[in-house]
Amino acid sequence: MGARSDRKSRSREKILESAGVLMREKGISGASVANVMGGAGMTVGGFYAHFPSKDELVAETLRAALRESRGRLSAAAGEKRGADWIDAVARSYLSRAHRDVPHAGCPLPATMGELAGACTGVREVLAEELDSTVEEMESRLRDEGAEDPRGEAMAALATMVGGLALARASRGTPLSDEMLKACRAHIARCSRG
Amino acid sequence: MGARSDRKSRSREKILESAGVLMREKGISGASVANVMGGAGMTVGGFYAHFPSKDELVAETLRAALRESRGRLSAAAGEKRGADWIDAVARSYLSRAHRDVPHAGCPLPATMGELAGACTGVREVLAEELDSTVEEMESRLRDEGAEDPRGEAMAALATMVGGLALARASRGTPLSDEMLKACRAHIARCSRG
DNA sequence: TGTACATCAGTGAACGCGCGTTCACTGATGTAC
DNA sequence: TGTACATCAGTGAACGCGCGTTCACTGATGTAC
Repeated sequence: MGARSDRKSRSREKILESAGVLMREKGISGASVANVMGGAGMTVGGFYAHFPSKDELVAETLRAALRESRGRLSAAAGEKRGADWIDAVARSYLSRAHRDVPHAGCPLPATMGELAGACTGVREVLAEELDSTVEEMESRLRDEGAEDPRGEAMAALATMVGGLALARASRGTPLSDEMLKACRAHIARCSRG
Repeated sequence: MGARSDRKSRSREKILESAGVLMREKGISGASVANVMGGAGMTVGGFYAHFPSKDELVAETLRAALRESRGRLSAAAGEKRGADWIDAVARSYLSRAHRDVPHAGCPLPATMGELAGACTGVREVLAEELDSTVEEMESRLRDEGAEDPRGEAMAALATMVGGLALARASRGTPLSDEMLKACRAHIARCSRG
């Protein structure tokens, strides 16, 4: 440890950050090692001093991105709970900003399809982080006499992820805005009993 | 037109069928021209006698698959309408069978992420067919005094597509079955006012 | 009916390209004396 | 403090591979006389 390893760990951070941006924008296959390294201001060859394989990079990037995204569940909605909280989360997640600027948002809409066929390590990360996110949501929904807060947390997550992915796929047509709005309204309506 | 063009159009059908299977199983990039042709019992070179490009194949395959999937919305639920109908659709769409055997199901969960970055022709097909599907669902939900049948149709679609994609991505963990069940229950609950 | 030629669906090898990965090398930083 | 050597982060060219696409060719089917 010294200036040398400081520099190295800063490089590693930049690689992870670049991979995070590209994976959220273009999915796993869109985040090629060469593009990721280019985004971090370096050339391909240096990659393997930081990660043993692309799969490891994908796993670590996915973990970080899902944790950031989970962090935003609290940040966006402050101290709210129950229906107020899920309304605020849905408004933020299903916003035009999140649809149009994927690189700072949730990694799921862009990667979901590829994740079903990803390697074991990546799928384990997904399962773990998804589980934590569901638990976080569940605990925010629990104390309001909701019948099945865990189930409602999962359904809200599915609606948000599916709705945003469909809105992105149909961007440029009237359906896109309509999809965002309909999912927001649905979550608001259903969260009030 | 005789035996020659009969044979050719039969080949074309086989190519579309093979592409349909591969796209539903592995997405757009998983359905390479060589694999598609192999699945149709032919070799790569013959492809361009049937389609001008892979993009055209993807567009046509997506259109066919989305229409088949829309057809199943009626088939699975018979003459039901309103809440009964959407319950039956959700039970079928969010089933373990649909999760585990993608090749005969809806193309959206596997392709959604890639569609956001697909070429114009493909995205136009998606928008058109998605619109028709929403209209079909809307008309089944309309006559029961529902407040916003179109919005609820869109939200149900987002929940089903998102829920199935997440269930596939987490397959092999307890979360996967739980996700299917939670989304089914959510749709059933919300469709009853 | 039989022969000669035209058509064309499908083959298989090749193209240029981007992928993940490897490796000999460079040059700046750190250590020993 | 100064010099000689070791370490190591990052470079850039190369690898084998699969991709979408092209093309000269084959052999079976259809047409003309």
